[in-house]
Amino acid sequence: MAKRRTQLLQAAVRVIAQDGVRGLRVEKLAAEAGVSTALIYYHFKDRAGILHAALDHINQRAERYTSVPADGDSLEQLRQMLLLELQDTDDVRENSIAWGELRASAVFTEDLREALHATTRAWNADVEALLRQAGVTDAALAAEHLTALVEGLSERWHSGSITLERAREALTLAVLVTSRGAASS
Amino acid sequence: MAKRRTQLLQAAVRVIAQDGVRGLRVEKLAAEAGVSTALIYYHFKDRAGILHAALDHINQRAERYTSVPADGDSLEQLRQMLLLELQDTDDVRENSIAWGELRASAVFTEDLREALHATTRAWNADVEALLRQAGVTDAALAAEHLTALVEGLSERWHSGSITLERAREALTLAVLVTSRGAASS
DNA sequence: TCAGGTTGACTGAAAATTCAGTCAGAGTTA
DNA sequence: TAACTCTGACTGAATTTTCAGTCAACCTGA
Repeated sequence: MAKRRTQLLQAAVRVIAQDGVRGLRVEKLAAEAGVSTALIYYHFKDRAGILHAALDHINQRAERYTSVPADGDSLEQLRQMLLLELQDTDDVRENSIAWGELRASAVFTEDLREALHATTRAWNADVEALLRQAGVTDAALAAEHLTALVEGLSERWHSGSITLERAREALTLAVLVTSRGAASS
Repeated sequence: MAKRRTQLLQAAVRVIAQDGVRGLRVEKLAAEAGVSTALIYYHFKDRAGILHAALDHINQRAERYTSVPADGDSLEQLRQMLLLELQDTDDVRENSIAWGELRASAVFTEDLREALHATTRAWNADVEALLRQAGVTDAALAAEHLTALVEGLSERWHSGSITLERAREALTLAVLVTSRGAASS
């Protein structure tokens, strides 16, 4: 059984994925975790403290999805790795929405940025490595392109401006085209 | 002197760019516009009405700098059109942040989606037309790719994960590579 | 004088935060 | 080992704060 604090953070991520950062209500979080509101304040200083801890937690969780079995074709590996972010399972959707919220919150909250930036950089580095392995020139820029695209497509998916299938197609095409175009420069 | 309603909408965009859609407080909007809160309700039905009107206003403003003089090279035209979204001027920054907020809010708020979709669709269509003109096959998908990328890069810019210059480079490369790659399919 | 604009003061509801305790278990000591 | 006390985890019920939204009265120009 996870420590209570961890349970609360997990519940917080669930609530954030459902109502957003601004929509997080302490009472709802308490209900989600099956505890009293007062307990929340026993474990966290205040609502802002919950949010901060929860966003850190999201940031940490985000790193997990990145791993894909290495095989010969590094482009195919890259494609699969990125497509993992565009799946309609509870886990991925929850995480992806929460990540979008983290990104959006960082626009207004200075003190979230550093952690976010670190995670983003790590993700970029992973993608860059695969691109370089595939012989793409300017792999760093192409990596930034692809990861930013995943974020953009995810947000559109969650806001209903694009279907999941179409987002996946767009991403697939992007991987193809990015590597092909950049390799021939 | 602009009409009061317009002043209020401009103030709303400023506040949204500073605190986000979900952080918009009627009282703060009133202060920003230098009027009483009661006046807000004279001009708008309720908070949702303000938001809705502000969205329309943002959409209109966006169209102003979406248009670029047509010249022979449709790809160059496309590049310039998209780069207009990545500029560090008050107008563009405000608008871009507000747009990101609307996108993020629409994840949780059903009733913002329709207008958002319409604008997104129109934008996609513009980009698609230029791509088709440049001989790109599957222009629709490529358009979705590029516009989603602009949104992703913008959000990263505003959250400080990428510099404006780098975002512009990534976008330029993307336009180049997308057209080249897709045209040769 | 009257209609469109405007305001200060207010309300009610929703949320955050605090408070005064309960309870179970872990030491401690005689 | 029985009686004790101490503490961390936890709760129900206030209390306080924050907001959207209302209203009656006041301006001001036509």
